[in-house]
Amino acid sequence: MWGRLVEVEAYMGPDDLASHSAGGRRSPRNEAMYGAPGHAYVYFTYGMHHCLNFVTRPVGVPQAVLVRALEPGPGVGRCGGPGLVCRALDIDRALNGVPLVPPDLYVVDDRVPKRRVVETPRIGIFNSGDWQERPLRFCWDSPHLSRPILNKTKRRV
DNA sequence: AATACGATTGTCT
DNA sequence: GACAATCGTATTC
Repeated sequence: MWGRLVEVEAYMGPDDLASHSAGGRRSPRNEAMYGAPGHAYVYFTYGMHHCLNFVTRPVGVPQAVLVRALEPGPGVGRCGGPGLVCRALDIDRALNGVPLVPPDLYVVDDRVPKRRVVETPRIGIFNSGDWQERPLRFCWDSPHLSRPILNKTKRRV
């Protein structure tokens, strides 16, 4: 079961006003963000959706990457948007804090052709000052993004 | 204890 | 584009 990862967002830690770890906030919910890199941070939101993040920085540095869209693949249907990704992969908080790196949960696909990476502002971010405009959403040009790319923000990396 | 809101999504206009 | 659904967290009293 796999699907190619085509859309993510970066959450940059205490300085990032849009992050769950903004201001160094720490609680049972976001504790996994402070844990070891390569582990999952899974949280529940809006009373109905789970969202999956990769913890990306050493212990104590609460940065993470939110998985927003996969292309359909074997055992994975359409799933644009972080809530739908978790539904498609049957991910819930039971996976919060589990290691993601070696197991079957993902593989590095080195057959990927060179593709354009597009940056846009993150989705669903408000009241976060200039952090809501910063280009921290990263997409491959794919018909399976959670939202189409706006030409305005299109940019090569 | 009570309240307000959210790293969303589906439906309706 | 606007809004309801739905409930765990965080915040406040």
